[in-house]
Amino acid sequence: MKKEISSAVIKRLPRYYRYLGELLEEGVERISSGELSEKMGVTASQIRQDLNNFGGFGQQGYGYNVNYLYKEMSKILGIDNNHNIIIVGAGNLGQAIANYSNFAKRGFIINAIFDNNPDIVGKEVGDMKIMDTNELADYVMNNHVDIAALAIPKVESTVIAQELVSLGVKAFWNFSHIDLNLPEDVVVENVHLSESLMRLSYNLTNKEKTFL
Amino acid sequence: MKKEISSAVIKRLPRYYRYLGELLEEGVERISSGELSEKMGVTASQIRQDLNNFGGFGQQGYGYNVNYLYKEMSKILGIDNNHNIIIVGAGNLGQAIANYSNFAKRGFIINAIFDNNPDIVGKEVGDMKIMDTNELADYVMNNHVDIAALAIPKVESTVIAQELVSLGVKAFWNFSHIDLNLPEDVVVENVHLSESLMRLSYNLTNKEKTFL
DNA sequence: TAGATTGTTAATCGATTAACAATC
DNA sequence: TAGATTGTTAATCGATTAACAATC
Repeated sequence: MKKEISSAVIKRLPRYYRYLGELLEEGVERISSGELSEKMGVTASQIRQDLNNFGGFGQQGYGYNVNYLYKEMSKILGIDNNHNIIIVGAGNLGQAIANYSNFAKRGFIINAIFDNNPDIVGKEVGDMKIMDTNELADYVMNNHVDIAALAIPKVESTVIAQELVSLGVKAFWNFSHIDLNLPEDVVVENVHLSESLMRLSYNLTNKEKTFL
Repeated sequence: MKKEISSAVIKRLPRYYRYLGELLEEGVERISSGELSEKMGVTASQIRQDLNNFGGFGQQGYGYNVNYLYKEMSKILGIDNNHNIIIVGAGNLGQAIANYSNFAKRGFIINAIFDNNPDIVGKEVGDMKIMDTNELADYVMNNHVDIAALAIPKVESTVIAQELVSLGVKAFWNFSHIDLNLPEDVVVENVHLSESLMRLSYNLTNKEKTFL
């Protein structure tokens, strides 16, 4: 049985992936943990420890092959396969997500977007037509949905999330300012923008203490 | 001299604030660390430790006064004063941020939005007209800007951030997929949506291991 | 006063860093 | 082979939890 990977490690993985992607674009073939640590501002020890949770990707005396490590990392992250996403809520944020074409490059395919406002149902967003939220259940039953992005007010998202779980959806990208309380086999990733902004405010307000 | 507050603690503060706000709305007057811990799914010990970094807000035998703690928390977070924000980039994401009226409730006032695309400069977003990015420096010199939100491609954000720093901007809300490398007295809060999505992908792909 | 619950110290647990033998 | 750098164990550091005296 595999030992559990700590969430501290998991949080760092996408950043490794991003740096490896940049190195690849620059045509860098190999990199040592020491060089990468300098670039990323972390310790070489941490990089080696983190990677070795998933296997030995390097070679003594050589370092890591960038292309190989990049590909392995994409497998670890599960982005070597496509993910089908639907968006619930076609307000500004929902539309922004829908239009963000970079996700598709990473295999995140946005297939449908829903809203309960009759004024916008039927409108085009990217290459999709906004569907009515009352078609949501039907859609989920007839199409494979890996991830549901919730870009709706918190009162609605509790109900919608429950419904989607009962229809078999196993992963939520939650932009609502609420902690979804879902069964433990359901995965939730929160993007709480207002909390992010408060952290910024805290750091801005209190930094003087550190620098005086 | 005050002891440094760990970033683990700081990350939790906005969530406390959110729960306290909800309690306040429900009309709850007092709460013990034990009750709150149950609601939030953390230990009571952690709550007391976290709060006591900033002072003794409770009372033995009674618990915490919700209204008082909520207000104190807003001071700690620095949201008892308004913050003036500008947004650079009026694409979907920039417009979504601009239109998100909830921020104003917390004292985050969005004053201006800029873009370098002549097709959209002059258009209305909320109650603002999109300004040309070549007016940005002028604007910052003549108006007080606390926070700049960067909703532009990564190649642009490096340059723009440097410029804004030289004009005195001290805080960035960075939506670009890049690590801004700014002087250490400048505060950066990153919102890396694609990394968030990769973490979701990781957890979705690997959860079976945990639940089998 | 007695009961409840904080504030805070001490104990535990986990994550990060350092060190170095293995090895390419 | 000699030099470099990994993979991994051990040491340190920090964060979380437990415990309890202080006190409302």
